Amino acid sequence: MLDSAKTKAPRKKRMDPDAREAHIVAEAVRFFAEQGFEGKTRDLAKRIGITQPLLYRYFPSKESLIERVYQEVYVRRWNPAWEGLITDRGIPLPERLCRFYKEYSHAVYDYVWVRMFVYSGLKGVDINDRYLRSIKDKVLRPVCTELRHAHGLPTPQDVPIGAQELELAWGLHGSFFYRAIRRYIYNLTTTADSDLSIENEVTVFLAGVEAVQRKLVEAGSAEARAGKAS
Amino acid sequence: MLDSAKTKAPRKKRMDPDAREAHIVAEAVRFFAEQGFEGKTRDLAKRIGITQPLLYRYFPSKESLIERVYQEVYVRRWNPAWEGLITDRGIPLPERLCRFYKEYSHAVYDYVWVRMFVYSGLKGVDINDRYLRSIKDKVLRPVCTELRHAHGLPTPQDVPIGAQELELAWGLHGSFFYRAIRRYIYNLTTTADSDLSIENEVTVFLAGVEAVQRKLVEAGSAEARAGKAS
DNA sequence: CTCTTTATTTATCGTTTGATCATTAAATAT
DNA sequence: ATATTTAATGATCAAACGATAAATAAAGAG
Repeated sequence: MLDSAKTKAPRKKRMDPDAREAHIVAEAVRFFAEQGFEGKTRDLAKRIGITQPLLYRYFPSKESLIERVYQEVYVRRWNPAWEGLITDRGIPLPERLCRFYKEYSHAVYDYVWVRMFVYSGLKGVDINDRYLRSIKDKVLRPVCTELRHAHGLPTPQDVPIGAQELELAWGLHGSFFYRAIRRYIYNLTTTADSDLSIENEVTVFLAGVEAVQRKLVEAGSAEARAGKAS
Repeated sequence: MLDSAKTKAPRKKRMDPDAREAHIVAEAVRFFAEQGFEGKTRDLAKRIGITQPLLYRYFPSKESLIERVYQEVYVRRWNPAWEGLITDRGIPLPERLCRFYKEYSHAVYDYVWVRMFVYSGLKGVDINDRYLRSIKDKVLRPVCTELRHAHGLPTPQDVPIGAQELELAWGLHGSFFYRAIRRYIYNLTTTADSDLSIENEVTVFLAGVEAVQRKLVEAGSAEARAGKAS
């Protein structure tokens, strides 16, 4: 035998602990996004190129590593400027919506982000609840409000935003996010130019939403009057 | 001690094998929809109210049970009549789309179906590929074709359906299916009246899609002519 | 009742998996 | 060089898991 058969074992390289930890986290993020949180620590270690017990020098348990992965993925994924963008009436509404969803797509059309979000949704982790609540409050409700303004309809203070009206905004959001699901969950090839798709979807939405919103708001308005009268 | 402490062990009841098997499958369907396919056979057995080895009398392996669960969920979930519905020009297009998505929602707005579909998407099972391909061929492309006809645009034979044009139909489909995801994956409370939401979404879509489709088809048409000329 | 059949359980095997501990060797200081 | 520190490994444990085999008891036949 050549002595390569004996020298085969790769000599261990010592890494700076901070760098090693960062390396572990970075690989763990991708690993759990692929395999789900049931992924085995041995497989993860093999992929990183270290032995499995070394993971436990840096993280006391698999659970704590997963916790860290969560933070890595979800912290700093929301740009507070977006909230101001949607309500900035100095910019035409179509452009506001296009710009928001294009910029938002840069943060969200991402293999790791989408898969982790869906995985944790299936497992019932509370992260999704909180995140979607803020989508509703910081995006969808403002969108409804801005549509009201653009269509000369009463403000939400006068006529509250109803479930069906909010559902319209969820519809736009769904056509946007479902593209990410097709790409990263179903592994389908989607449009190369997602910016153009967003433009088209926003255009279709804005061209068609006025009549339906007017109908819903007027129904809601009548309901409010009846409520006040009684 | 009361002898209930000793009689506690529930005396075993013999079931008709066919009934038992059906019972196992029925519970397994819900179990794996909740827990994912990594759910433990012992937990499943406890839930059914039998011992774990009994599962192996009815199914040679966990994998074969999962295979059976797949069939149970996906077989007979597609109504071939829907294909004819979308292309039936004797019915106004808005009604066709509304009726299709309402009837389709009866099959698809279902806890087990949605979660299994997403779980197997994440795991990369081929079922999703096949299913979505048939959605594309039997729903989305026909929808594009019918829109062409309604808008007086050339047929797909003359100007093929481009990626962005198909994406419009995916947009409608996404706003439809994303509601199911919110409900069963994210566990959010969605609209009680999904039929009305579908009507609204179809209305918005149809009112807004014409201009965008015309733009896309005319661009595609020019491209086709250039291709023929060269 | 007795005998046969077989649905169901109890006990257990072989692996896998998260986690622990003692050992080894690379980097740094003296 | 020598000693000290500690990153990294190898060996291994205990529990969990899929699966098997033998033991038990419910149902039907004669």
